[in-house]
Amino acid sequence: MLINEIAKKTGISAHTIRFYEKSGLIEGKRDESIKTNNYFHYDEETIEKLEFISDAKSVGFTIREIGQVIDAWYNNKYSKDEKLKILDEKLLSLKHKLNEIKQMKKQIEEFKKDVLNDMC
Amino acid sequence: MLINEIAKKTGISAHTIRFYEKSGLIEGKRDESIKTNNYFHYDEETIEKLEFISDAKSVGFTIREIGQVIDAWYNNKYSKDEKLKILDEKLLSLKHKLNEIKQMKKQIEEFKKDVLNDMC
DNA sequence: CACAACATTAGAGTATAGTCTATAGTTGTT
DNA sequence: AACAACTATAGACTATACTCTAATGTTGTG
Repeated sequence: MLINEIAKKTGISAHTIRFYEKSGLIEGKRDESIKTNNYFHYDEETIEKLEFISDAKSVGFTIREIGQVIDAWYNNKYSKDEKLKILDEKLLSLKHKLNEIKQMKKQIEEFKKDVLNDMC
Repeated sequence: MLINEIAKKTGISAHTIRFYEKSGLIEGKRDESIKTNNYFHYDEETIEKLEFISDAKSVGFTIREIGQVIDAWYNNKYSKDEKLKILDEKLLSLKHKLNEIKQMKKQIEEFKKDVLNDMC
């Protein structure tokens, strides 16, 4: 699959996909048998990764953090223990985010009450 | 309270406080009776606002969004209906964030299972 | 009254995460 | 062969949210 095809399938622009590749989040492969060009080819796993990147960005993870999680899951850059450590860190940070959001919900609900009661 | 005092109390640097002031999130008042300087004075409400800004940034709200909420709560820039609309929008976006985070937690827990079972 | 510590403004610089442009080469269709 | 459509790379540009610097003026303490 060439870049425009994966771009269409994921809804992420080719430019951004190249940016993610430069950032080390994904990796296209070159077909050694083709010598006339050096086009990158992407597989199904890259689609999974790109979908994960979109989701992870939504929850506020940075490119660096997303890279860590991808490396912890798809690569052999880390030992088993290191992988688990990274994933546990991310789970903890998600728990914190969850609490912060619940708190913020409460606070905005309070604001709403005040508006309804003409208190501000 | 002058800028360095409120900076200490909130843990937000004077530079950043000035940036928030320029961005329209907070507003210091000048003491008209003092003509030798034009120092800004900040009150307790500004501390509240700055604490809200910190919390709101943590949950991923932008400066613009935070400004809307502050205006919806402290100011009379908007009508009652407009205020409620803004606050409801933010509540909805918080609900979305909550769901996204729960989904991400599940996914990372799956990743963890795979690592534990040497599936990757 | 010297002088450190504080205040203001304008504007420059940084980090993150894209987004776009220019240049040059490749592929597929007519 | 012509040519539109695709690909790669380097590097410029943008937006957001700070963060810092420089210049200049003010306040408070020994």
